Amino acid sequence: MSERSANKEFEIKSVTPRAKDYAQWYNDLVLKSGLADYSAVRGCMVIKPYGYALWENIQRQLDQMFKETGHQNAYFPLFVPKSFLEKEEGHAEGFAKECAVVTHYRLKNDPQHKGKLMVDPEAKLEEELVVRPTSEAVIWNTFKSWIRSYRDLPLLINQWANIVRWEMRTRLFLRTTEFLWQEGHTAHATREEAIEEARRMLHVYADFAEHWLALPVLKGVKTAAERFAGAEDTYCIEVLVQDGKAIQAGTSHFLGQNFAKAFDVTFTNRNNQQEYVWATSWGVSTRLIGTIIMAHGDDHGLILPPRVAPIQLVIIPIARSSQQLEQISQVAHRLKSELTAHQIRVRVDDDPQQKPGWKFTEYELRGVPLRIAIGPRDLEQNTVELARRDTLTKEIVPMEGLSTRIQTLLDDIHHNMYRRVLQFREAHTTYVQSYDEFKKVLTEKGGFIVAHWDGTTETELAIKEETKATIRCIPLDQQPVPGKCIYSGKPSHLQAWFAIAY
RNA sequence: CGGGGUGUGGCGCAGUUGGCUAGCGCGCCACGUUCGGGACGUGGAGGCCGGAGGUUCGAGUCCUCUCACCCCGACCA
Repeated sequence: MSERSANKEFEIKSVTPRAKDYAQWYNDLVLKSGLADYSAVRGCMVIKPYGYALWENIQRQLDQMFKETGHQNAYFPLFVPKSFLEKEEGHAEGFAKECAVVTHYRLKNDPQHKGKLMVDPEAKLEEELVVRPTSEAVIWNTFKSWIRSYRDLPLLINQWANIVRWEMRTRLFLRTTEFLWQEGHTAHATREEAIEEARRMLHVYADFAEHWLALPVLKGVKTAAERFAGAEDTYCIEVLVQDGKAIQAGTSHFLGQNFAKAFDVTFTNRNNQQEYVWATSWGVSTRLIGTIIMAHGDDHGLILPPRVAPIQLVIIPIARSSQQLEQISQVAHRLKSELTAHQIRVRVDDDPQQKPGWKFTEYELRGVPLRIAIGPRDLEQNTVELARRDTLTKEIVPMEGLSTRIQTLLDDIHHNMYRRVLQFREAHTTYVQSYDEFKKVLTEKGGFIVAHWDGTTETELAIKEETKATIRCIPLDQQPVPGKCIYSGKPSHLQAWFAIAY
């Protein structure tokens, strides 16, 4: 290879390898695959059509699952009066530091600088409005007027919305100042029913992650230190990604009666007595996209889970002449209609401007699960070249029966991706008996570290302080095992799952 | 908020101790040849060098101030 083409190769295939710089690899994938871009506003991103199509697929399926579990969509205001946010103490304290605040409602021409605008000091709001960092406050203020009797319960509401949290440090999809999410808010007559709801939705998230995103998740409950501000219990799904860090991909909270009390939401029970209602809230966000990228991607680019991939199959014609291209394109489009009829999302890329090789690399970068190439040889033999993104393998297959083969293959890819992430997690989950071992595994291997913990926040924070690792959760299905806390040596029956977290 | 970077056509960069008309690669436009793993030729278009002020005969380059973004850490989904 000449020096020139070697340089060219370096420039074009410029996804930074994971081993070299994982953070840069992640950014390269987001930007170069066309999922999203930085915006003119610090910490805020532009979700590009390809990324938004992915989000829409996630949204569509989750929305269906929420409806199947009896929830209805509604929409609440972006602005939260400051006094509402103050009502639940823990909640207020937890979110205070990261709120954007609206203080004025008007601009005017700046008399000092022609053509410039300034905040009109006469248009100051009586009460500041907080841009929602989450909607418990507005929603519970509303629920107060919706709930009178036990007959109004359970109240099962979801909203799809954007929210703003003024984080110090942001990362595309993983932590942006503004992000898109869904937040479920429910009210129940009994404690048991609310807990059941919080757990049910956690399982909905876990099922969704596994069956649609090919992500094995760890389901568990958060410790007091990691709990949502205002919750009695926070459940979570955690995913271990390729750099050995854990990422919280979804949460579900049992809120007890905290919000009912703060907003005075009571109902008349069957015995004609007034009671406070019991609450839950639960959410997943565009962070799921970041999780998909980090869990599945490789040094060639994204690998999108087939069931949510905006394009499941790309067809690339290969032709020597424009007549031939036309001929092959016809075959490609005919194949596309056939596959589309089977609910497969197909794109034919017959753009004559780009050569096939360019397209191959491009769709690999964009993580399209399957690729078909059709060339003159295929035309003669009635075959296609079928390549899969997850394994980077390809084979020549007959045109006959392609739709069945592809449906099967998309399922195979899904399962293979799931298995890979699960195997990675299993290979990076270490049970330790001592704090020395804990520290050694953390620095040398990473991943989940399972260890006995005495259940105190002091121990948890001390470990965090010394190692940066936090307790991601106590798994829900864990059997109590007697042991000793690795840090304090006190008796412990709990094994906590630790990791460095995103 | 601390530490480190970077700002020069759409993208990635070069531009020396100040000096002529600011370059290169990719991309873009036109035409032609190509097409089974990021093709090539020819001809084009595209820049108040992040901003303001200063030094100078002369500033992308030197000085002062400023703004923005990125990365690393502290806070967090």
